[in-house]
Amino acid sequence: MALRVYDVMRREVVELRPREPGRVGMYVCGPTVYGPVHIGNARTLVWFDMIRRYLRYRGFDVTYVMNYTDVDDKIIDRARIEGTEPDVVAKRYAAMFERDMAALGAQPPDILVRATDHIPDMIGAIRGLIDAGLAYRADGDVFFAVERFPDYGKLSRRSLDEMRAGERVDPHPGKRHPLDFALWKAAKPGEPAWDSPWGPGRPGWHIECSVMSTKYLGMGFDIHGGAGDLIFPHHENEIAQAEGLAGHGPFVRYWLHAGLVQMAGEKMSKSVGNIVSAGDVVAAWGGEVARYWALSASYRTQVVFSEDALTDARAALERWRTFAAAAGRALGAPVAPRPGLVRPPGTEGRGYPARFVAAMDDDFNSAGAFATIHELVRTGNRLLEPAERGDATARDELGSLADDFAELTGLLGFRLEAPEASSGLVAGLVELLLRLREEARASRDFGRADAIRSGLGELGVVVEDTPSGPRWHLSGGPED
RNA sequence: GGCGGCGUGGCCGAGUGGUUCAGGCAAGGGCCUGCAAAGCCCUCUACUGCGGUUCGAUUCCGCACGCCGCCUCCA
Repeated sequence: MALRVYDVMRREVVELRPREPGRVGMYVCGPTVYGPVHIGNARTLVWFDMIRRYLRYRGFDVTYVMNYTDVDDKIIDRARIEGTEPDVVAKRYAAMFERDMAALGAQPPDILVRATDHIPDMIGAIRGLIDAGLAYRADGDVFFAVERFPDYGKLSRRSLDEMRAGERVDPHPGKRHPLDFALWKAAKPGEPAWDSPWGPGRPGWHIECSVMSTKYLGMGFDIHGGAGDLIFPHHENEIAQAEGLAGHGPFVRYWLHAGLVQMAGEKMSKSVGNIVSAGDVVAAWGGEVARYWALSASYRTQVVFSEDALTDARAALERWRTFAAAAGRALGAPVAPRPGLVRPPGTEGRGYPARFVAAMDDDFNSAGAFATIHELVRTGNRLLEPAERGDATARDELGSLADDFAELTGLLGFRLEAPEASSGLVAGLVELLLRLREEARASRDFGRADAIRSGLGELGVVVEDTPSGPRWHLSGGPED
């Protein structure tokens, strides 16, 4: 069974057939580093991290390129507000982004590219577009002439005429067509600027992605990703630039777009004032809960961000954690997610991993994949008791399930670590209290025993009584 | 107005032309437990509406209604 993806250009699910068998080049539009990334942005990038991991798991040699837009009007504005330089702003928020993404379990891209490191490449591309008659100068600006690129609109499926009908006010004075977009922007005084044949200035937003993606992956690379709101105009413009410059297509073989995050049924936007930063979510819920939330629905669906959704995610994740701990005890060896596995070809036929793969092969159907793990966990939980009792068959089956569990949860990028006691002192005090509680229980002083248990509970220590004595652990994540 | 997506049981969210079932959360009952917790078992008669195709549609087609996104910087 082949891996199938929904290609936005074709608007259908198609088999992924890379340009070069076994190798996948993917480029994903990263953040503009002018402020903390919000949870929607983070969800998209967590998802592409997941897609990259899954492609690796399926044996593809993946090269994952992501960019930072580190020169941009918003960065300049931000620097002005803070009374500092744009590059200081860009570096600070890039570092914050990397911290947030690490907390969310996203691995760094293989190649991280910054717009400011590629100005000469962009200037070269712009010059080429002018030479090809696809761009023109207007004072110190350079614009792409959309009317000169016949395929303009093919990704977003709209024609220039249609767009003209819905056109809004305020066309830029130098533009020949309202939808012409800037390749190069003349610098105003005090703005960061690079020398160019058209005078000092900076590149437009769209050109960086065309130039950097093809520089590192070549024309006609496999997967280009981003969130759905980039389809128009950003990705449309990337196509126009890259294919216009090359004189042929395709720029990209498969276009993948993530659904946008909604806040309580409405769009998350600055104007509505309902932006939630990824850092805040990580701080409040923990990165792993946020990752579960992000990945538990298909990347293409619009998801609603809410407390309830995060609460559900935390509960589900807790179930996995509990199983990992219990299976580890029953087997006498830790059960922990194992990242970085590659599933050899021909092993798709059996068991839970097979069902997992079948789901993920269908355009990364993570909901189906997660359901498979939940079913594995239930099966495993049923085996716990007989395995602990010494039933060899149950033990073997449980061991096999635990292996699968470790493989799949590792693939998903989870760690499932129980929170550790902050010190040996804490652990010692808890143990001491539990011994006192056992004495109380032995003398049937349940009032005292329950008081100790509930008191510990309020401090975040969960106590469970088992046939083999009490067991304790710290409660899940933040906000517990 | 143009383009696109979606409407599944209390909530979230997969999936399928027909005989058993997604999964999670929540709720109720049971087992276990001194009581809990965790876990397990059971229950909670789902597919927006109306037509059409079909032996049979939640699943295909049409229409209607509703919701959402993009069309301007936007992840």
